[in-house]
Amino acid sequence: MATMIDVARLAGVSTSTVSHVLNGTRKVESATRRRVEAAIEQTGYRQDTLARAMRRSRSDSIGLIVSDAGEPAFADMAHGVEHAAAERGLTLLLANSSEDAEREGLAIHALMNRRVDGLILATAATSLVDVLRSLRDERAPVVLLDRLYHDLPFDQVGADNRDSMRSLVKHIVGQGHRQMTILAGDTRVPTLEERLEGFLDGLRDAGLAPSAQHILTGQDEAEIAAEALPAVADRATTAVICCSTPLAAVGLGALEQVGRAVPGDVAFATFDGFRYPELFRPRLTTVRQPAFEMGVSAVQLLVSRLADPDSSPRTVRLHQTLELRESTEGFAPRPA
Amino acid sequence: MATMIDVARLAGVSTSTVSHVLNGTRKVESATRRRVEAAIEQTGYRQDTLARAMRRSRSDSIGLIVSDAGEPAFADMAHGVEHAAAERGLTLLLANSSEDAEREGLAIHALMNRRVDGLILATAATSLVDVLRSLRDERAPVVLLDRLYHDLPFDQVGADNRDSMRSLVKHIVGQGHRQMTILAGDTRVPTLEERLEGFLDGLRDAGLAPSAQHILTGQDEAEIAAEALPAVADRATTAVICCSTPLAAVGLGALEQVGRAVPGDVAFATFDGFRYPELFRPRLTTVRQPAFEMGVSAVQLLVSRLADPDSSPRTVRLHQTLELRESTEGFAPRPA
DNA sequence: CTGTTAGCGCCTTCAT
DNA sequence: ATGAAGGCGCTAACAG
Repeated sequence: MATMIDVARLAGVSTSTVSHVLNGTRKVESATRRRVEAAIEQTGYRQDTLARAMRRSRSDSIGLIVSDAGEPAFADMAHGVEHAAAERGLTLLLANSSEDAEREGLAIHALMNRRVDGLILATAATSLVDVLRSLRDERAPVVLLDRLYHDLPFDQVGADNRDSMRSLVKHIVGQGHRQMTILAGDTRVPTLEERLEGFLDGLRDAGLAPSAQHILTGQDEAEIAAEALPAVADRATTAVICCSTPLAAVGLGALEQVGRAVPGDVAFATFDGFRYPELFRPRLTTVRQPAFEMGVSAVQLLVSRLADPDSSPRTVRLHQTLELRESTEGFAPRPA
Repeated sequence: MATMIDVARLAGVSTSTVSHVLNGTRKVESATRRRVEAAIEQTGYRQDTLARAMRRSRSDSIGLIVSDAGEPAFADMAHGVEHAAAERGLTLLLANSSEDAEREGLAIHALMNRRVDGLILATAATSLVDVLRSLRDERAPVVLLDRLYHDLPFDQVGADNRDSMRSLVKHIVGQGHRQMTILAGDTRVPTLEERLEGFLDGLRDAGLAPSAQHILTGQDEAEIAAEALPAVADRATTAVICCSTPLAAVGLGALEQVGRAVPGDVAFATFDGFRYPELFRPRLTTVRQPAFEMGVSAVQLLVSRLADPDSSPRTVRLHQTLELRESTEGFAPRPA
């Protein structure tokens, strides 16, 4: 591997000139510049990012940690982050936490130790709060993505989960439904907790009692799947809401098993949705996160924090769109 | 940020002792070790991965580049790579090429410059051959994943695409089908080319003429979607095969549009499949890659090459399983 | 068993 | 407009 010294020698200049040519960081006569460029070409020299990062103690790279980059919503966020990062000449280091606090901690350290300039973090479900707190003390700025913690002093970007769910409930109630089953999932995940809150808001708006609804929470998906069977089999339930894509899979599976059709027997709505949603029959009413934009926004927050480390943390909530489709249409429950 | 010098000073030892305690790289008396460990604890010292990598000129990290980590097959491969890497104490840097040769080149350089010990690469569709060739000259070992180039001297791991497709065709022909439509896609992608070859093998086995089949190839998905309409509308076509998940979406969409039902009117089979396959009706016959294992295998190849840089390159083909489901069952085309 | 020392490749202040 | 030189934080000879 050629080094700057080789280039300098070949061009008959000092390494500092080479450096300045490389970085455009001070004026160098065009004749010498050309000699240097020729030498670079000839030696096949490439900057050593590591040495550069070490010397400057910044790396022009950022880290992104998500629980599962294969999940559609996260995949889109990752694309957004990549896009925005590339636009600014930042390289992206991506790590999966697999929804596991320990692996998340490892990933955080691995990236921090690699001197990323900043970190975008969609925390794992059980993210240890002290891990987050310890992050606060690091030099690298952190942006929380999707999973937001109000009480932590970070920049954050997420969706308006609570409001969206409230609108969704309004829509469903407007169709005449009075008893629903909601697969709310692991409410330690802030996103899911917000959605559940929105559901309760919606009930309140409509004057419905939470106790009359099947509200399924829990950390274990298998458990929820088990509880879902009697819940959706309950003939009083005329609508099913699922708060994430994996939960939608559980919900649809349960409906299938108990032999109730969507939307003939029950209405169905979900958050986030599937890849290739056009292939689903019936088409599913979905609250869709602006996932790509969330990723872009996270990079923006990160970059402005880099520029101004001491401004107070900002939280950005992006609007989700309620996409109404067949699965909640054309169904009128018998009046109770 | 505390440095080794701080730790050494506090423990009353030299930095080299600290280093050796940290890395277990030579014997140090347990009394001093304890002092050092206490000092580390007290200062909150953490190794600087960059400086370490620079000095050792290796980083205990590997890079993975895929075209789209959100695509189910790649997501699983990435998990496999992560898993196997973590097991060996390697950290993983992941980059997406978005199926774009230029971004792929950037990603390769970014990772190489970060001194990854090796690179696992699922090339972009249009991967520039000279980029690959230039890789050969680098110091870092490269393993090609999923998209294989026989004529390049790299370790490679992929699936037995050709044989699997051949078996699939045999199965379909065995059901009585004589005329098929195949969405083969961008045959510049080696994986897709292999699948098309396997299709032709299967035709040969069955004594069927390629000219009697609708074989749809091309780089532009929209174009294939357009061509698919008349092809699947052709009443002679009694079976549709799709060579990737995105193509399956196209194929199913086309069938929907022309109003032919699966498997009532036509049989349907795909490669790779969807997330949550249990939600599809009918259930789809699928050739499934052992994607996770492919990822694991790639890391194994990489690690053995690290250990023995001069052994000759190996190619590993993993067996795909043909998962037969309703979409190709219970259908008997009218004899021609 | 432990310390001293010379860089890894680069950027950047200080001279000139 | 260009050079010289120090040092980022760490490891690995080489000494003792």
